[in-house]
Amino acid sequence: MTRSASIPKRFERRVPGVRYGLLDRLVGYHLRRAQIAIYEDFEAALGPLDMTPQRFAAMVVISANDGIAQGRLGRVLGIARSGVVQLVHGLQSRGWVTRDADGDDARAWLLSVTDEGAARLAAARRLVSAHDRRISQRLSAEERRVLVTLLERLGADESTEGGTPRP
Amino acid sequence: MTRSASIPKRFERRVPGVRYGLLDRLVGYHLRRAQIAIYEDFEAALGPLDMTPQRFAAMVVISANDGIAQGRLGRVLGIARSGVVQLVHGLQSRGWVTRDADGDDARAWLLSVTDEGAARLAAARRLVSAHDRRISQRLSAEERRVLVTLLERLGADESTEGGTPRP
DNA sequence: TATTGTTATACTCTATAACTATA
DNA sequence: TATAGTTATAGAGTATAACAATA
Repeated sequence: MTRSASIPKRFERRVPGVRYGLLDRLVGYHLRRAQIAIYEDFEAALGPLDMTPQRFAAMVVISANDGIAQGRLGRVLGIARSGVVQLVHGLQSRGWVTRDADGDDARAWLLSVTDEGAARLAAARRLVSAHDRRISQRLSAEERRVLVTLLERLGADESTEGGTPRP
Repeated sequence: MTRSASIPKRFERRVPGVRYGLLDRLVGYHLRRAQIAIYEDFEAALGPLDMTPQRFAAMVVISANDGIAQGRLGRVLGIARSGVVQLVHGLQSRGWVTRDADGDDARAWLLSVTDEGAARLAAARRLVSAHDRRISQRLSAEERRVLVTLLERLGADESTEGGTPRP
């Protein structure tokens, strides 16, 4: 499928004649550039399903961990409790998940994917898998493996983290 | 510097007992995880300077391309014109950049970094460089080079892009 | 007609703080 | 006291659409 030539991508990897200075020497900025390009493709492919990266990740995790509590989901996704409320509310209002009371802990809500949510997720999985192959198509299987390994090693070490320690 | 043990990081790379399903096999999701971890460290280190990744990137580009127009800056950063207005307004209200009329094109505004902005940027550069070393400290110089090369190759090809072509 | 920038508006994502109910 | 979730509020960051001025 060829994209219509009249719809230019918003993000140009490099704008001719512009000096990028320090940005070119930062691992973090190369990561950001790649992410913008990837997000653009995800959006184009999954938008019609009303699916964002965030919602997709949540649906996969709920689906693979039936009855997971909201707090746990938030820790997995790296977002605050209040953010989970909004996110889950969005999934619920789309009819993709249900929240059921936990018999053991009356404070908690257990999340499950509905039949409709499962169908939507199945369609999304196919598109996301195709999307992921598309964005990494210029990498060999071995290079893909190396990339994932290196990405997993990124991040500040526990012992040296944070430029400014908090109180 | 050790982070206070009582302040847990919000994002855990892996939550024990949780199944990540398809997410573990997606290059895009590994990228996202790495980015969350990196953003966390950036925020901790640069927050005191009132600097976000976005503002930092803009300041570096304006500084390295004195007199760049807003539209061009937007193309470099990959954001819409209306977003540039907000971003630049924020930089201006902090006294970090000025907007001057373009003698050749009365529609355009040319951006420049003020002395105060240059000083702030110099301080930020040092912290960002340290931050970037910190997040990639578990990579050798060679691995870092490989990572950047692979990241640059990520993204959909022009000819095959987009799951759903737009009208 | 096309481009530059602005404004209005809205949605997503995220946060903190104060709150309720429960453990 | 601590935890699970909610609500209220806020601030980035991003988008689209309609607009004015200029090219």
